[in-house]
Amino acid sequence: MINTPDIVRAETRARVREAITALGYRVNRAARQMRTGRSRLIAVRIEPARDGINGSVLDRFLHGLTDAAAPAGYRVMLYTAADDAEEIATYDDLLTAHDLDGFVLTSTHHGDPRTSWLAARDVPFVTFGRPWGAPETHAWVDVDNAAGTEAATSRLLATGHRRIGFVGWPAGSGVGDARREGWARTLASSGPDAPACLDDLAVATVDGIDTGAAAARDLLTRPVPPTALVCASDSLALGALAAARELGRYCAVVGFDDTAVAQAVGLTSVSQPLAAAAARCMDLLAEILDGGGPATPARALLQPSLVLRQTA
Amino acid sequence: MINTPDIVRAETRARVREAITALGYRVNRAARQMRTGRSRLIAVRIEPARDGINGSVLDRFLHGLTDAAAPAGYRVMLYTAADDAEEIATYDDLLTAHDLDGFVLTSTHHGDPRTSWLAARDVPFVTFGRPWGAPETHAWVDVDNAAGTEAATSRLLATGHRRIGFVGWPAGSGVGDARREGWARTLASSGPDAPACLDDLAVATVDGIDTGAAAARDLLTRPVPPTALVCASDSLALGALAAARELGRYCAVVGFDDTAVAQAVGLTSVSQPLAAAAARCMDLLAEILDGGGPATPARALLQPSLVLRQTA
DNA sequence: TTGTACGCGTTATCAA
DNA sequence: TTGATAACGCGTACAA
Repeated sequence: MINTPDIVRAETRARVREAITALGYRVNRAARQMRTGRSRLIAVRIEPARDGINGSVLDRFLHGLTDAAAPAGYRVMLYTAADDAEEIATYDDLLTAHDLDGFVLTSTHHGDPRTSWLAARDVPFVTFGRPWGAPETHAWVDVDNAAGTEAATSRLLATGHRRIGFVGWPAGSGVGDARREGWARTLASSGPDAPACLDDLAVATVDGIDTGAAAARDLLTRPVPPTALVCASDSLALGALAAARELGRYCAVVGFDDTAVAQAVGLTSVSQPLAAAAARCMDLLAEILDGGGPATPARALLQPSLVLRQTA
Repeated sequence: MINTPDIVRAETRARVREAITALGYRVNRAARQMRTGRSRLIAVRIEPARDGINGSVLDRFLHGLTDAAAPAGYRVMLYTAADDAEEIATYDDLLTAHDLDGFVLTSTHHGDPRTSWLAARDVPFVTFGRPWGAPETHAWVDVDNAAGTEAATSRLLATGHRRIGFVGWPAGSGVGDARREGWARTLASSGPDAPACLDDLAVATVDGIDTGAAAARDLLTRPVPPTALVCASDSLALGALAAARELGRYCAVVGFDDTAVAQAVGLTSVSQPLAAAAARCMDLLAEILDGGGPATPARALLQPSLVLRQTA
C-alpha cells in the first residue's frame, strides 16, 4: 500500500494515511534494504586535498552531487582510497556489506581498472570524466576541456595576440591532452599569422606554482617569446604570472578551473560547470537505478566558460 | 560467535572461520542494523562553497573526518541544509529512516538550536566548535582562535611593529570575537608602547575581499595609521593587501585559515589543525558510541600555528 | 479489494 | 559449549 497506493480503495487509503500520521510511522530503511537489496545510497570518493589550489575542484563537484542526490531520494556516502586497487577493494566492501546502489567515479584515466571492475559485476555507475581509450560501455559526464582552452585562445587572438604559448602537463593524461588540443587547433587555424611550429610555444611540466613559473620562464626567455600564455591549471597560471613579473615582462595569462585563487588574484580562467556536471551524473545514475536505464549508455559533454578578469 | 569469538571452543572457532572464507561470507549490515538498531554511519553536513576562499576550511575538515572514520569502523554520510531548522528536520529523517549512529556538527554558534534538539533526544554527537554560551553538556573540539591571533600579533610585535590594527567581523560570532580577543589582549599587554585605545585600531566588516579592502583603507587613512594588520580571515587579509598596495603603502598583513590563496600569494596566515580536529571529533564520537562514553562530556582545544610567508 | 503469512540475515535468548 | 528459535520491519505472493 505504501509503495502502490492505487491498489486499495480510497477510503482505506485515507484510513492508513491517518494511522501513519497518528502513530508517527516512518519506513525503516534497513528493513526495506534487507528485503529489496537496495539501499538508496550512492558512494563517491573524497580525495586528500592535494595541491590546495586544484583540490577545490572535486570538492565543488561533491557539493553539487550531494545537492542533487537528495531530491532524487538518494544519499551520498563518502570513502577514501589511496590508489585504484584500494578503491576496488572498497567497492567490494561497500557493495557486499552496505548494499550500495551505485557509484560516481571521478578522475578517470587511461586504462582505469575501476570501470572494468564495476562493469564486469554489473554495478551501476557513472563517471565524471569520459572513458579514456576504453570502449564506451558506461554512462559518463565530462566537460569539454578542449573547448575551454579554445575559448581562452580565441579570446587572446581577439585581443591581438599572435604568439600564444601553452603551459601544460606531460602528455598522456587525457584531460591535459584535451586542454592542449584546444589551444593547438585554435592557434593552428588562426589564419596567415599562425605560428609555423606549435612545439616552440608549448612546454609541459607537472602541476604546481613553482613548476609553472619555471616552465613559463623557459618560454618567455626564448628568442621569440610568446606574448600570452594559456595554462592547463590555475596553479601553473599563477606560476606563469610570477615568472612574467619577475622578468619584468607583460604577458597575458589564462588559467583553468576558476579556483578561489583565480578569483583572488584576478586571473582570467576557464570555469567548469561543476554543479551542473554533478547534477547530470546524478540524473544519469538515477535513470539507471530507477528507470532501468537506456540500452545504450548515456553521456553528456558540458561546455565550460571563460571568466574574464585582469590577466587577459 | 562472530561478535564474541571467545564463547566457543577453539576448534569450533577454527571450523567457522574456515567456512567463512570457503563460502566468502560477509556480514550483511542491513540485517545487523535491523536487529541492533545501529548503522555504523555518522552524518556530517556539507555546505555550499561560500566565499570560495574560506569554503575550503570545512572541506579539509571533511577530508580528515572521512579518513578518521574508516579505521574506527564508521562511514560518513553527507547531507545539506539551508538553515538550522532544515538541518533539524534532516536529523529526524536520518535518525528514523537510516538509524544514524551519530552526528558531527560544524559551525556552532550562539543559541544553536541543533545541539539542544540532539541533546534532548539523547542522540550522540560531537561539535567542531565549542558550545557558545550554552552549557557544556556535550563533547566538543575546537581550535584556540584567540591563541592564533595572539601568535600573529606577537610575531608582528617581535618584528618591530607597535601600531598593529585588526580587521575583523561584526561582534557576536564567537569565532570572530575570539580572534579579536587574541589580538586585543596581546596588544594591550605589549608594554609601555601599547596603544591607549584599541578601538582606534580595529574595524569590523562582513567577510570578503572587497569589504576587507574597504576596511583596511579606512584604517590606513586615519591620522595615525597602523603599520601592520591582523585579519580574521584570508579573504579580509587579501583585501587588506590590495588596499595597502593601492595606497602605495607598505603594511604587514596576517590572515587566518591558511587557505590555498594564502599559499598562492605568499600571505602569512594562522593555520588550523583541521585534520587533527576531525580525527579528535571522530575519537570522541567513537568513545560515546562504542565505549559508552565518560560521564562528563569530553572536550579538546587544539592549538593553531602561524605559517610565516612574505607578508609578515 | 483486503488480509495473512513467509522470508530476507542478523543477534539474543533459552534449552540441551 | 552448542544448537535451535524468535524477532527486528519490510515487500510480496497468495488466499479470502
